[in-house]
Amino acid sequence: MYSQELLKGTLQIIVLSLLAEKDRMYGYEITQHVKERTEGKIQLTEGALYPTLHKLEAEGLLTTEKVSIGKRVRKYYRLTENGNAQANDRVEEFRSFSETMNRLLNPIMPQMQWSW
Amino acid sequence: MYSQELLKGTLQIIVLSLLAEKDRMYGYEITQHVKERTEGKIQLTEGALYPTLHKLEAEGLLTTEKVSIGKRVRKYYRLTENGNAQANDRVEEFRSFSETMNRLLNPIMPQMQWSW
DNA sequence: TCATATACATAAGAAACCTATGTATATATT
DNA sequence: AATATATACATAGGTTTCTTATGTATATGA
Repeated sequence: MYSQELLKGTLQIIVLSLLAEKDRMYGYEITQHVKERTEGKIQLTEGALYPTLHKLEAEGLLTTEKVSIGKRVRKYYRLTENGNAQANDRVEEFRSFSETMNRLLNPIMPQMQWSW
Repeated sequence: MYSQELLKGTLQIIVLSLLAEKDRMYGYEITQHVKERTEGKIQLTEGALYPTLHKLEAEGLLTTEKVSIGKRVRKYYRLTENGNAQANDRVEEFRSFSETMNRLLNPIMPQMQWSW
């Protein structure tokens, strides 16, 4: 697990990015997905995730649809058009930021590169 | 300039990393250094930097020495032994974190690699 | 039956930041 | 000589974003 400070500011990006990839997801699914894909290195807390989802919805980046699973109601989130645009922008910003940081943190080292 | 949220949690790392590289630095020097080396993409605010320096000193990661420049007093910061160890750990942690994030944000893309 | 997993939500508090403000000296420009 | 800008420190008030704790409820596995 990474120190919590590093996570700050990345939660919205993670949500937007996952939804850009997978048509629709619900909150709990997002936490599990992130946990699995990062081998437990990043674990979202519900206390942080749900308010974030509500906020992104309020900002018009996400829409919701409720689906009944037995007696339980699951709340699916989906990107709006605006949300999709934001997803791309934010992911790109994070990439640029992490490159800049890595250069700053050790200029002696070779630069990070994408091996396309 | 990157959105402020991204910067959160990276300020301490930046300070520790720069001091691991350059024997001693003073606050204002750090702001200028970061600005130049990131081409203005990261600009530390004094309201964030000075309290952070004080905190790191209080935690025993930094020591200070005051140097008179004319009538002005400049406050130089230097890593303690503990501070040096922390610097390495935190920089490594950030590298690992940014790699994990970049993988998470787009698993279709090739992995980021260091070209040693 | 009892623990764990699934699934949502909110409230209280902490941490880290930004903006604004204050003080003071040094240098460059007009 | 006056004024603006750069250098150099510092703190207070407010905001954002997170963690921890708590609450509710259904489903499943041992």
